[in-house]
Amino acid sequence: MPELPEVETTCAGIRPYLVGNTLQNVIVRQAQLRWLVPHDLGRQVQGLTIESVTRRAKYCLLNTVQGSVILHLGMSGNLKIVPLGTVANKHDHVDFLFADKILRLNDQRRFGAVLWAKGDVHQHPLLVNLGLEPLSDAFTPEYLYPLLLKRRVAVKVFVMDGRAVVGVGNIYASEALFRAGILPTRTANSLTFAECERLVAVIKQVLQAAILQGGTTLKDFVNPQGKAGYFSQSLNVYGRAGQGCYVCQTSIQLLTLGQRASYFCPLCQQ
DNA sequence: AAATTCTCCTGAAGGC
DNA sequence: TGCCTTCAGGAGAATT
Repeated sequence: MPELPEVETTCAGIRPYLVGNTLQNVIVRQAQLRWLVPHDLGRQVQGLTIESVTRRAKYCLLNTVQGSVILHLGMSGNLKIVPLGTVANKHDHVDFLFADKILRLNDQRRFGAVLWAKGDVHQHPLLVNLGLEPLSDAFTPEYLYPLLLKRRVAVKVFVMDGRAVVGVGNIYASEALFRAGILPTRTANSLTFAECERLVAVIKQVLQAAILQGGTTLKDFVNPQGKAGYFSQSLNVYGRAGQGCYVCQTSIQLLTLGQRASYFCPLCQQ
């Protein structure tokens, strides 16, 4: 499923095909995604030129002088560039038509979103209250620690809650806490500053590593099969319940926190 | 306000 | 072989 690294890779993959190109129309085959795709989206964007393609949290933004198309991939979405006239397959819900190509959204489970934000997209309700980008210089232990102290939820739930830091999904939350040696069940306000420092460092580390691996799929981005298992070999705990920890051989444990599967090593994480 | 639970959807996996 | 049930997952909405 698309986590921040995959969204980053997706944005980078489509950017060179879109910047400087003008939207001709939008075809919506299935409007019922996470939210209804605006019925007048085609009319809104027609004639607008893509000035930049950026990412905020797990949103991919197609920016024009009038406003931005907000794209979210949910957990099964993907974007690709295909030639005009390419036959749509199952779950190909939305096409953005350009003069010589199509940007096509496929989303099996329809948890994704396609929205239009007039004006400054960062003022949109979905974006305006988001926390910091984990890979930004502003995301530091000094920033995070006071926020941790104010919350009593499990630290894993806190990390996945976009109010403090965005883009850390279920897989990377488990992986980051393993690398930081912190039990996912610890309350946010129980962390020491030193633990907060480790947490910030490993979040950056694990996301950066995954983006580098995502770069591999970038090459054949327009090729649908280029997406299999690109980070699975670097997972230490996620999906490994009952198997031995790579560090100490202790059996990896699984429990549910905030309705999410959480994996951890009971010996390496304290 | 903060924490918890519910919700959307599809396909894979497990049970019988 | 096949049908039925269960479950995962991003993140806003609803509820406690």
